[in-house]
Amino acid sequence: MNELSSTLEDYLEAILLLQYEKEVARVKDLAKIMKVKPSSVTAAISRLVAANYAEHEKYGYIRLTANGKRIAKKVYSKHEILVQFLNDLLGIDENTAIPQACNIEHYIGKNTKYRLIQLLKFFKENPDIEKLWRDYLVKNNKQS
Amino acid sequence: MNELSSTLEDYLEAILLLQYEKEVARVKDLAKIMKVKPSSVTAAISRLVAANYAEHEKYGYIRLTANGKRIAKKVYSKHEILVQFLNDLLGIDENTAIPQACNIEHYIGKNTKYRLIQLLKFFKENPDIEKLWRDYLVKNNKQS
DNA sequence: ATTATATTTTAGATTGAACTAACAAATTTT
DNA sequence: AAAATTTGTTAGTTCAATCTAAAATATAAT
Repeated sequence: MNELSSTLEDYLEAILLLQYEKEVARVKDLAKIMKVKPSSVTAAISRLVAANYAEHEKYGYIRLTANGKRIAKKVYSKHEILVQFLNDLLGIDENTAIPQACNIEHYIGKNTKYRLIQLLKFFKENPDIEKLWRDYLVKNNKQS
Repeated sequence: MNELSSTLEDYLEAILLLQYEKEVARVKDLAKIMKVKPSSVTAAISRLVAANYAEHEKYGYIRLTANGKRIAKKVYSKHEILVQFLNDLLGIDENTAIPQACNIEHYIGKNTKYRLIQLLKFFKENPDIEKLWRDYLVKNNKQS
């Protein structure tokens, strides 16, 4: 049904976030978020439109289709749990964790995501264990 | 210094493994491992040679340079710890874990790798906790 | 309502990574 | 050693994803 490149998944995600903020996305905003030139956005969006993940009125707004939104949410939820995992559990600082999550999010399966959630919950529900882990991490900490 | 595409990193890794097995890699073997046509291998290798990661005698053997080997080992070590993490700790079956690791390995940082190792060690050194975690995982298991 | 500015699109170029088809070299078989 | 087979390379194509420069449209300012 799909097989969307990770680049296009990133665009979907960015549109989703813009849609949350301001109901609608524009080429300019996407260019900024994606760190590409506006002409690259136009090209990418037209691919999304062709595959029915987005709608685009010329010179105007960009919106996700239901299908696009569904995918965007999936990817974004992976993003979020990866950031939590890297940041909260492994203690990787956000500036490092976020870009890594942005890449990895395209490659973990549903089950992996689910089990990462379990792992986070496991520590949350066992604060004593979490403390042990945190101390363990600090004790052997070589920074990098 | 570098900035190697994840595709080229995959080639380096494949060459490394072949080199371990049989001292030397060939186009045919790489094509098989990478699941591409031989002509694609030739093209990829020539990029690696141009960037000084590999050596290639025409119609003959392919070897990594010291530099290539260094990178290949780095990537492969990430691969290994990711498989361990996914498989041993999250309980994702190997057939699922390996392809995911193959993708993710290109995107985790040194520090993330290090902390994943710590996490695995933490569980190994605390078998009681590991058991708790394993039970927790089983208890809430919905397969997928 | 003109003019100026900002935004978007189009056209054309480049690069990485794959493909097919045709050719060349190496190896194996007879 | 000649023929057949396997392996590797070259040439040319395709596609995604970027870019620059130029043209088109929208929006804002005077």
